[in-house]
Amino acid sequence: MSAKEHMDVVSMRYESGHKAATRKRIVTAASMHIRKHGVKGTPVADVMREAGLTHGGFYALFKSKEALLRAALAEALDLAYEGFCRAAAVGGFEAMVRAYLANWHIARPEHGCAFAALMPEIARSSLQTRTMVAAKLDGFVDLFATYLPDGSLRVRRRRAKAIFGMMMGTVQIARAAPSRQQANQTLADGIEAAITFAKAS
Amino acid sequence: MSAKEHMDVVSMRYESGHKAATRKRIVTAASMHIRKHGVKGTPVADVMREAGLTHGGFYALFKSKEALLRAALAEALDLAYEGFCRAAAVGGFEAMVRAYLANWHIARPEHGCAFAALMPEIARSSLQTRTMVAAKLDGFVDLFATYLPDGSLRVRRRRAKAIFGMMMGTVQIARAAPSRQQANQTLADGIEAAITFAKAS
DNA sequence: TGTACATCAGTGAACGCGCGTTCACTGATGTAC
DNA sequence: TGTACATCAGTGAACGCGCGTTCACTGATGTAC
Repeated sequence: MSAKEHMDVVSMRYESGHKAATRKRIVTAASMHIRKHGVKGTPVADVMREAGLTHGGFYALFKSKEALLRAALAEALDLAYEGFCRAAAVGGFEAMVRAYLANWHIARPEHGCAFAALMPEIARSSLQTRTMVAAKLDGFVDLFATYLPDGSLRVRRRRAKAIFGMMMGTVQIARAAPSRQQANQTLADGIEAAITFAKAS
Repeated sequence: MSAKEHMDVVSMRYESGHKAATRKRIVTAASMHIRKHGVKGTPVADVMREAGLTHGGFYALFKSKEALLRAALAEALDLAYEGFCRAAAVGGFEAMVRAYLANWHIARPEHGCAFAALMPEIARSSLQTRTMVAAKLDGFVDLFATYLPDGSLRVRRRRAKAIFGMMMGTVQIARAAPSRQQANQTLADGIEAAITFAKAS
């Protein structure tokens, strides 16, 4: 046992993994905050308060605000992907569409898709961030493509990307609607269009 | 002639409309800045500098930054609508699609569609702003619906909204792509999908 | 067992800077006579 | 014509606050003996 390992084990004053757990709590708070208020609308102090801490401790856990935001974006995208997988497992393509173009998704962006909440801000961010995001988006598209009828995988992926773009855009439009009723109509039209488009071509 | 009108005419030291022209220059600079950097990424001082002025004079022309941003958003949306109309006049539906899902649109957001650049931020803004935006969006959708084949106006408007949502989403996705090549592929797929979807259903 | 000491996650005050907003001033353009 | 004065678009310094980041400190938890 090296001197360092000895220290790690013997003089650990908190359960192992405590620091990692705190870090994760902060990342989760940030991932919700950016989806609700945007990346530019997310101060470190707000996130720390929502994680039950004060802002002073932040830099003991993260190199910078940037680092937190990258981790938060990645977590948000992973959660959205898992949600899609669950919906797909239960009811296939149509269930994914209905889960995405749903009222709760409009009303609670902090629990929703980070693409729908943040894509224009992502487009303005660093190549590093955009590369990470592109990989996650490919995951979404591949999942979608699995459920499209006929055509090569290549062709299905292209159609899947367009349909996902429509769903994302439709969620944004519904969120911007000045009334609940108009938002719901927009969602309903989007569901119908997505299902039609999936069969077409 | 009232005393006020007398003043207006006699003691005017600058050509009439000078103030309105300066105001418009600022609004135009702001409309480009918000599309390029986002509403939250737009400081008053930057806009004034880009309009060839210093920031001190701002509040002689605008009640608040908010007021400028609303005017800038409205101008940006009007310009985008005019662009659509021009494309439609020249080449109908397909020309609109190709003009929107074009490389210049990805590369120069400051001259592009404010919906594609700002929809998530719009969704987070006041009811007043969202009501104004909804009216402009209806204009877009009506124009689109004109060019869709068969179906009642009502049905065509619904499809038009979904297709516009797809185009907007696709522009955002293309802008976020980590390489020019991937962006172009996304655009090409979007064009094909939009044209296919317009014929379908 | 009890007392002194070590560790370290988290605290809260402080620093510096950006930015929205205000305001006293300038200087270019005109009028008064 | 020239000289004094008025107007007002635009200037630039300043104020106050929010926010990213730093840092000396606290206090809870453990060890040493």
